[in-house]
Amino acid sequence: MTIRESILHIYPLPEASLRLLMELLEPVQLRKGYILLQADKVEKEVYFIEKGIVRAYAEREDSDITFWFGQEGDIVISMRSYVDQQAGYESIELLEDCNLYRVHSHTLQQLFETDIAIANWGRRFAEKELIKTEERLISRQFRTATERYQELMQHQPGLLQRVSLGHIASYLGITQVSLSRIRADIR
Amino acid sequence: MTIRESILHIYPLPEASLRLLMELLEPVQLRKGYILLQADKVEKEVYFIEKGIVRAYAEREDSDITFWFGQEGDIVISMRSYVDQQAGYESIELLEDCNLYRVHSHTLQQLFETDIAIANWGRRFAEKELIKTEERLISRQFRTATERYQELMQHQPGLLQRVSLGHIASYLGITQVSLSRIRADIR
DNA sequence: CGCATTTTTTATCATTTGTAAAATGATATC
DNA sequence: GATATCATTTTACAAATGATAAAAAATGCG
Repeated sequence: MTIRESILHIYPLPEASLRLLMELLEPVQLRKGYILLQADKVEKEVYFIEKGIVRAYAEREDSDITFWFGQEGDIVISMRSYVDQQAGYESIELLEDCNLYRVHSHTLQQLFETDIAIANWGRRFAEKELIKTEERLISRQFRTATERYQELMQHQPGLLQRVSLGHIASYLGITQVSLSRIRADIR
Repeated sequence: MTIRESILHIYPLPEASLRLLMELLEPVQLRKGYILLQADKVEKEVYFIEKGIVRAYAEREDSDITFWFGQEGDIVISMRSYVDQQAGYESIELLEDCNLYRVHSHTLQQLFETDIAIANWGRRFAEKELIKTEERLISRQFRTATERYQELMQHQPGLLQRVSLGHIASYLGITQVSLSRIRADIR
């Protein structure tokens, strides 16, 4: 999926608006392990993923939990920085070498205020993420850990190949030991 | 908080846009127990809560889980209907007699396409809800049920007075029995 | 008030999940 | 090939939570 396609996949933009948005994007290549955004900082950049996979995680004392994976076509953002100019709760780590496109959050905000199609594109982006997050919250409660794992295998089989089971376990809301037990039981 | 204030609280609108939006709103009074929106239907209405409290819940076989409470100033919406014209996952039940304002989702969508301030208002609304939902997902994982309950008591003490503990327990992701134990331990 | 209904608490037992530590497996580097 | 490092699985035990049933308390209503 090209960047162009992934932008249009969120919300259809007229050619002029699309061009406005795409002109802002600067390509960046970064290596696996790089920390793209840091929690507790007001992050001013937004990234589009062309190639690679990243995780968003929140830290606490010794452990961290992964609550989002970003892949080709996804947008990486420090939500609280982007919305409220406040330090965010998430850090972003590259789990593979990545080809990204970067845009200053401020520049994007300016487009939102001047181009109505892009404002609606930004609206739709947030709405879609919201639906996905709510569904995960609900799934946590209705389904057992085993069911959630099987669901993930069905819907995102590629993820299992690209991401360590420790991160997957955290994403599913269980420990790695627990996930290992589940995998043994299913077998 | 008036409807006017709660709209502006989400995102500042110029007077003209605010008027456009408010003119669409029709007041409705409904009684406790009324089911405002139904899961598995494409719901065409959006509601603003002026007075009262509601819950969003998802059903499954015998049980249901509450994953959102709406109070004065909040907006009630079937997210998937609103975004994708698809049947939603949530039903909405009034937990008190409510004063609401209703607007057709379609009418609102038209405003989004013609008034850039309102489009950005809609964007900000979704973004704020997204942040709240992500934070809850993270909190589920980091904090024990006891901590989550104490957090809720601190941040939303009013909720405990207005909503049954069964719904609260479900919202916290535990059973009512479990919540009752927690309350006994804290005492 | 008195009865019926709903909500909340208490008790018991089964199950799930977490914690900690060790064992195994995989991969990279010298 | 030996060693170091990291990921995964396994084991044993402890703690948290769920399921169920029943009692107690609170609420609503004629």
